[in-house]
Amino acid sequence: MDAVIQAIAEPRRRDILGLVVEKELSASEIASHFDVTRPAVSQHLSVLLSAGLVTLRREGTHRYYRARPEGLAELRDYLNRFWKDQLSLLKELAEAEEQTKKEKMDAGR
Amino acid sequence: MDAVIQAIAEPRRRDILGLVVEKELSASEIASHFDVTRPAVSQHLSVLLSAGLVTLRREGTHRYYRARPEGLAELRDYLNRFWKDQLSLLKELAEAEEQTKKEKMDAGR
DNA sequence: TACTTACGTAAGTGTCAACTAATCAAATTT
DNA sequence: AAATTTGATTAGTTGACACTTACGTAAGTA
Repeated sequence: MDAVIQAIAEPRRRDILGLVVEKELSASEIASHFDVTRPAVSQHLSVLLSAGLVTLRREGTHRYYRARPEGLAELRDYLNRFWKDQLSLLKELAEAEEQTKKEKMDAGR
Repeated sequence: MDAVIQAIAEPRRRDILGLVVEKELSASEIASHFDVTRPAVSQHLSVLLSAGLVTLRREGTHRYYRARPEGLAELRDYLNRFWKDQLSLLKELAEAEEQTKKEKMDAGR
């Protein structure tokens, strides 16, 4: 999971992900969209691949990459859980605090 | 927004966030939970602060930090939009592909 | 079998960032 | 006011990583 977060932390990899969502593309095709060399894209793709965010399909000398929805979903679920815990906890704390304030006010009467 | 993603990409900062959700803590108190020096924590806190993920409350010589739910919510919403676009697009493409296959099969009859 | 195409991998470089030790700043206490 | 406490900030180091150039490799082509 840490690998997934690390992978999407890099802006260029998010851009690449955005490209291969629409259609599967080869490394060269992806590279042509950016101002970087092909090897740089290859390296990003291997990061995305090992993070489970893209899939690879070989066809002759070509290698087509495509976004893997399950990978994105896993990350989304992880973060949603993270946030749910934190946000609900914050909410409870805020309410408890509010209650304490009221009690103090009552006591001061 | 990029600053927010960058901020939570670092594991230690996620840990710190987890701590200051439960209750507001000073830099020293946070540092005592980890095997790093106070300055290191201070630096992480300034990153979290400028990303809008924590708030600061000064009280005498103390400075208390606390998770800022709005910051987390913003990030969650951003990513949810990102995913919604990508996942729904992927779904549509998958369905369209499925349809194409069927048509081919029908044509072959 | 040589040649080309489409890639990945290796090696090297520059930059960024996480960290520590040392210093500086502001509020509190004596 | 001097000393203490609580932190942030600075300088410097180290490691990670995004990138390029050069090379290796596997699948088609002449």
